[in-house]
Amino acid sequence: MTERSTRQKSAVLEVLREAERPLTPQEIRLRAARKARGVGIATVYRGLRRLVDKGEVLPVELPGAAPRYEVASHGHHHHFLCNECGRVFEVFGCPGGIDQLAPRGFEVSGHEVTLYGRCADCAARPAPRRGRRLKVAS
Amino acid sequence: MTERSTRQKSAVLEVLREAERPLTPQEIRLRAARKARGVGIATVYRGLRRLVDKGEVLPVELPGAAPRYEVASHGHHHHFLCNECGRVFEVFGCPGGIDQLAPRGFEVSGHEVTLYGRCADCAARPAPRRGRRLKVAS
DNA sequence: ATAGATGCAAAGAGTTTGCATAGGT
DNA sequence: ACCTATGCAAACTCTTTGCATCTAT
Repeated sequence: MTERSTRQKSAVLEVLREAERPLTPQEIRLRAARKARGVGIATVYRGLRRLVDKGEVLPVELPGAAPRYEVASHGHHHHFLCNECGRVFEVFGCPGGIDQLAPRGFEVSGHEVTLYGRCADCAARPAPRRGRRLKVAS
Repeated sequence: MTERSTRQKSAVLEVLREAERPLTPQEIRLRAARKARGVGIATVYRGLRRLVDKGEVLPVELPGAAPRYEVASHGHHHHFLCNECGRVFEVFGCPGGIDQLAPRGFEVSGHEVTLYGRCADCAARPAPRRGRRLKVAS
């Protein structure tokens, strides 16, 4: 009846609290496994769903990228996807007037903005070595 | 050696040219099957990839939704995803200054804006009947 | 001791690929 | 006739689910 506290569940939330950027389920499993031995991927997904339902965690769904998760205490913000290393970063600030772009008669309830490019780390590396390229932005 | 013209490939492009909104691969297959009998889903995916490579078609990748495809002649625009009927619409216009939101040191190469809410059709229906709800916007 | 949580493996959904065959050129 | 494109089914990836077992309460 009541929700139980387990080391796996605690580990998942702890990982997200300590994360410096939104993480994928696999990344979460890897980091959680270091805290509590044997955290299965199914448990990560179940834990994430419960945390999202409780509003403690938000899914970060980006165009053309696997969903990531972050704790829900960062206020309204958007995301930057690095085409070179695939990491996602938070972007604070939000251009005004976005919701007014909808055609007349449409009711806007929210919006998502995603920037693409190279993160500071990758941009600092002069020659982006030729190789497999990540998904390219529109 | 040369690319051949087949009725399936023509049907896929024709469907997208006539589409009033971005379509999913399954929607494309359904519509193409009416034009040329027996268009397999694999052929749709292969045709789409070639069209995207040639730049004739653009993938429309939305947060938390399956990718859709549209012909690449509509200029820079964004999209609106109806939470009620699940259809995607084009939104013209683009708020300025979006690219300036990135943290210093980040190189922005593109951006994507997605609006969520109810489309004009669904908003016109007064009582959104209670039932399964589509993915909710952030 | 009871009943919720976990882990594994199987099941699904969406997309890609291998291979024999159909069909442009 | 040659060789690309197709269709089917198998393979893959990501996520969810069934079930026996573990474990917090």
